This record gives sequence, C-alpha cells and structure tokens, in this order.
Amino acid sequence: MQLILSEILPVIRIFRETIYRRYAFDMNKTNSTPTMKDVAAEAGVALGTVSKVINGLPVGEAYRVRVEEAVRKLNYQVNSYAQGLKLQKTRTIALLIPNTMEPFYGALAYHINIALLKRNYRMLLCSTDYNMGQEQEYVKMAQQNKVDGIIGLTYNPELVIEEGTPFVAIDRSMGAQIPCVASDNFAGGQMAAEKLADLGCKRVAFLRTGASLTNEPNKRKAGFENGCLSRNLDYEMKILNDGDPYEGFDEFLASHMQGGKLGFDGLFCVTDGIAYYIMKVLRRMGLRVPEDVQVIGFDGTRNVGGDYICSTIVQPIPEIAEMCVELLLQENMPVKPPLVCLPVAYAYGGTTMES
Amino acid sequence: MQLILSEILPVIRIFRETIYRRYAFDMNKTNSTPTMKDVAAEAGVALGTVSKVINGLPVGEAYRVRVEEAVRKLNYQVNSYAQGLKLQKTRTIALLIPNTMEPFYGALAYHINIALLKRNYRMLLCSTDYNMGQEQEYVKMAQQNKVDGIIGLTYNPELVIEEGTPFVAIDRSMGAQIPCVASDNFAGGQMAAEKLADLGCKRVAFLRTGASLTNEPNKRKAGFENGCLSRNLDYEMKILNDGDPYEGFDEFLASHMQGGKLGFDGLFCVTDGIAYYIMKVLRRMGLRVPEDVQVIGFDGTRNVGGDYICSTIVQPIPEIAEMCVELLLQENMPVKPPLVCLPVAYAYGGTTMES
DNA sequence: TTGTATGCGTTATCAT
DNA sequence: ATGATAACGCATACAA
Repeated sequence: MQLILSEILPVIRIFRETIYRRYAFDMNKTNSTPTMKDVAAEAGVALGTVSKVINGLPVGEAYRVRVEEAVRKLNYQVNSYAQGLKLQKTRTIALLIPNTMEPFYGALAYHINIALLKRNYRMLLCSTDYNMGQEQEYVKMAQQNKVDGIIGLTYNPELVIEEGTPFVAIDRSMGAQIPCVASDNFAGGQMAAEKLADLGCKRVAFLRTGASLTNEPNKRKAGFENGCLSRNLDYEMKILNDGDPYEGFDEFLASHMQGGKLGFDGLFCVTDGIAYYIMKVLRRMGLRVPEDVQVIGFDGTRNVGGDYICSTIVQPIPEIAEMCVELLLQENMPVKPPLVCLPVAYAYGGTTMES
Repeated sequence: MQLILSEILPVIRIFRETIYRRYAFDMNKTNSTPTMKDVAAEAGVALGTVSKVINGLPVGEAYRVRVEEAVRKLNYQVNSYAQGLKLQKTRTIALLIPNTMEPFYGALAYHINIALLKRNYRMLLCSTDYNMGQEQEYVKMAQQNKVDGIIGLTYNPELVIEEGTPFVAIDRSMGAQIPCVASDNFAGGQMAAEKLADLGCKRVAFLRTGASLTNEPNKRKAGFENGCLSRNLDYEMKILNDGDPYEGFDEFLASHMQGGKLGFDGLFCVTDGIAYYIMKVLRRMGLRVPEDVQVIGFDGTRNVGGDYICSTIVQPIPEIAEMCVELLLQENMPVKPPLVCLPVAYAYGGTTMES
C-alpha cells in the first residue's frame, strides 16, 4: 500500500470520521501502564519495598526476587515525571541553539546530546531560529518544564535567566554568574595570521560580517591583528554589517585588483561559509586558490565526503560540548569559571600551500 | 579573564574543594519556585480558583485580576511535570535519529522540532548513532519518561515498541500498526532514470550501498529499473554491501573503461554522499562531469553556500517532518495509514547537462 | 528489615 | 461561581 500526499489527506479525514466509533471502546484505561502499586500487589509486598528495590536500596533477598519478578511480569517502568516531581530533579536539560541544519550547530547538538546521555541525562532540543523572542520563550518553557539546567547558544542580548536555573552559555558571555564556553577565538585569529605569514604571504586581508553583537567569535579579529603585527604582516580589513549580503566583499576585492592581479596574497575569512563564498568570487575573477591567493576560514566545516571545505581553524566541538555539560552538571561548585576558552587547531583543506 | 582547557581543569577542582563551604548555607530551599499554593495565598483565593485562571476557565472577573496580579508578582510558572503527572499527558515527544551531523538528519531534526514547537510540544532528542542497542534503550527511556509519542528513524530490525506509545516511523515500515512516512523513493528512482534518458544518456549505471535492511529507500532501485525499462535505457547495477568501503565502486568503474572512455554516460547514485565520492573518482580517472558522464544523486544535500552538491532527487524534508508530527499527534484516528509517500523533485546541481 | 503515611504541584470532582 | 479535597506515581521519614 503506497500513498501520495494529495491522496492521503482526504483519506485521513474519512478514517477519522467513520471508523472512530468502532474503536472508541478500547480507548479506555484498560491498558494503563502499571505503577509501583501494581507491582507491590503482584509481588505481595508493600509499596515502599518496591521503591527500594527499584532504587537499589538494601532489602531482603527474598523480597528482592519477588519484586523483580513482578517487575518483569508486568513490564513495569518508573514514571520519571512522578519521580521528578518528588525529587525536584528531572535529569533533563534544554539545549537552545539556532538550528540543527548548519554544520556547526548540528555537530554541537549531537556532541552535547551524547555527552548528556553518557551521564544519563535527557536533552530537550529548542531550535530558536535566531529569533530572540523565541529564545526568551524557550527559557521560560525550560524553566516551567523544570529542567535541571540550560545550555544556550543565543543571540538575544537581554535574555532573562531565572536565578534558580543553572545556565551555561556558548560563544557569548552573559554575566559573571553564567559560565561561557567558547573556542579560543583570539588564538585562532592569531594562528590564521601566523599561518599565512609562514606560508609566504606578504599582504593579507580579513573578511568578516556581523559586528553588531559582542560575542566571543568577535575576538578572531583582534587575534588576527595581533598575529599580523607580530609577524610584520601588512593587512587590511573588510567588515560587513550583520544582515548585509556578501556581495559587499565582491566590491572590496574588485577595488583591490590591478593589472589582473589581486592586491592580497592571503585572505582570512571569519567563517568557512564566507571562505566558501569568497572562493567562488575569486574563481569568477580568474584568480587561482591557493596559487594566486591563499584562503583560511574558521570553524572546521567538512563536506559530505569528510574533507574540509577549505583550509581552516578548527573549533573543538566535542570538547566544547563536553565542557558545557561538565560545567552545567557539576554540583558543589558555587563559583563557576566565567569564561573557558578551548584550543583550536589549523587544518589544511586545499586552499593554502601545503607546508 | 580568559582561560585555556589545560589550565582550567585544576582550577575547577580547587574552586569546588575550597569555596564550597562558604556558600553552602544558601543551597537551602529559600529560593524554591512558587507554586499554585503560593499564588493562592498571595491572592487570597482558593487553590482551585488559581488553577482555573491559569487554564482559562471561567472565573469571576475580580478574582481573575487578583490572581493574575499575584502570578506576575511571584513570577509563577506552572510545573509541567506535576501537570503531566495529573493529566497523563506531557506534551513531549521523543525523536530517535542516528545523529544531527549528517545534513539529512540535521534538517529532519530541525523541521520536526519546529513542527512540534508550533503545536506547543517539546522534543526530546535521542541520537542513536546507528546503535541498535541504543535505539531500544531510547524507546524504553521514552516510555518511562512518559512521552506522548515517538518519531523514529531507526535501524534495529527487531525494535520493540510498547502498545501504548504512539509511534511514527521514518523510512522503514514497522508493521501495520505503525505508520511510516517516507519520500516517494520509487518515483524518485524512476525520475532519475527518466531524467538521464531525457538528457541524452544511452547507457547508465546504478550505484548503491547497503542492501541488507529492507527499508523505503531500497525502492529507489526498483524505481530506477522501471524508469530504464520504460525508456529503453540500457543499465547496469553495482551494489555494495552495507559496511563495505566505497572503493568497490572504483573497481567497478575501472572495469568499464575502454580506450580512455567509460562504458556509461550516466550514473545514478543512491545518495548524494556516494555521488560526491564518485565524482572524485571520475576526476581522478580523467573523466569530466557532466560532459563525459552525467551524475544524479539522491537527497538534495546542499553545500555551505546553499548550492546542491550535485544534480539530485530532492527529498521533501519539511513535508516529511510535518506529516510525521501530524500523524503522531492526530487524535481520533484509530486506523492510521500504514505508509505515506511524499513527492520528490529533481534539482539541477551542475553534474548533469542543463535541460 | 519491612510497612505506612505524607507530600511533591496539579487538576477535577464535589459540596458549598 | 468558589472553595475544599482526592488523586496522579513516586520517595522517604517514621513507625512497627
């Protein structure tokens, strides 16, 4: 049986309207899931005893066996909502992230998910879509849902976090009370500059977009400048405003062409996405990468095949994930480090000369 | 203040051990979140009245105002765990998916997340990592967590689903009781064959991996064969076993080379990932795409820049997501459609001749 | 060592 | 229309 969308919709309606009555009777509570009470009755012991067995507390061996048998027989599972209500702990954390489609976010979500599951925590995913209202909405939802904590990569500059909810921020500092985890963006920028110098560049440029919000990735610029200065590398900057189209870079590059040659032999792009765009522009301009111009991006984005899309400064995503979770779940740590920067690494991706 | 991983770890330990005592006193329940009881006391009304106001049930106007004021003053939020316990509904569903790093899965997770949030449902993300034990574990967890339903893209052929838990499968039929949502893979395969024929191909090949599990994507092969037959297109198949390295395709292609020319002028790869790999192989063999060989993939995977990585059959991911959620949450539908196939579309991505 | 009883924060059924 | 109360499933302090 195979159905096509346009055909199935009316079918669904018909199903609902005509067949419902016939089945209504077994919509009752006949197959309600068993509770501890049921297990206790089945095993012929008291409720408390069952609870103890479930939680591994000491209990008479004979009782143990009987309870375990009853559990198996009824296929009992604890209701973690009731448990959470009782313990005021839900073993659930919420992840606020723009989406899971962009490679960096997708990878981050995955690694955080795994890190939490390893510790037997569940993860509520909240895709914010860069919508600041949404972000605040989710924080409220997370709190109302009594999650044990929140990890958030957010853009709302005035996000309000309840006092009671542990929060770890990614890539943006949100006050001394809230730890922030990020790559060592400054070192990454510096690394890019030094790498270009090492590879023989004499005159380089920094291309970047989105200067409005103050966040950690902004430090890439300062790091790059620092690296250029320390290596006596001549540099220029082109910084686009946040929503501006990348076409602004086209003009910038065009204005630096003279006699069919570009005035730069090295470019540092603040993200791999921009690097990718720039490479298309350069190709259109008849310039070869890396022979005429070397390009370094930032993030460590990989293609479907697993190759880097360009030479790049790789963010340590698994380590960021692990650190967020560690910081969030760490009990007995009333004073948490305000900012943790994790080391980045350069990776060759075909857009620089091999060293 | 900026810290590096290797430096921060010992710091954390010191923080924990030395400063803890100083702050221990305010670890008490002083700032426990307000409950309905607190609101009732603050407003000077009964508990039930507060509940009615919260849930929008009719209540005297004067009371309404007083309750709402108290809610605002105490910043009250309902505890959805207590609510869930009472109502036996948690407005939470679990998504079982291998990961959120591969583009197709990441996009699916995103769209399902959005579709659920639109309906005021929360989503528990469960990355299974293709691990069948993990998959079963999550199903248990989801049930124990009393989610209202599960959406699962799973590979465990003998996954056990409790009767009581609504389940919608993606890409793999799991029995008549469980609806399965997928692209129209058969039509997609057929479309690929017909497209290659339209673009002038005379002799084509189908390249595929993973024939072990019977799932919906397997129908791409049958659709392709069907398309070739209807267009009198000569075709050959190369099917690798599931875990086998893609290198098997290299040999296949090499064995079809004669006089520097490939015995095919068109290739249909069962995924964009394989298409991407094949294109690298072809390049190494000195063949041009699309001039010498045209290539069509499957999925609709896009590059960072938003371009398709190859000409491809695009899966309707937002529609799949929407349909899964719709089917899962639809009440009053005791008989659900066993299989829903959604229409795919061809997209040009530079690896075929433009039509 | 085992059983009993209370309360977690809600909702819903009753009397009022 | 409003207020008191039981129940949801579990953990635990306390009584046996």
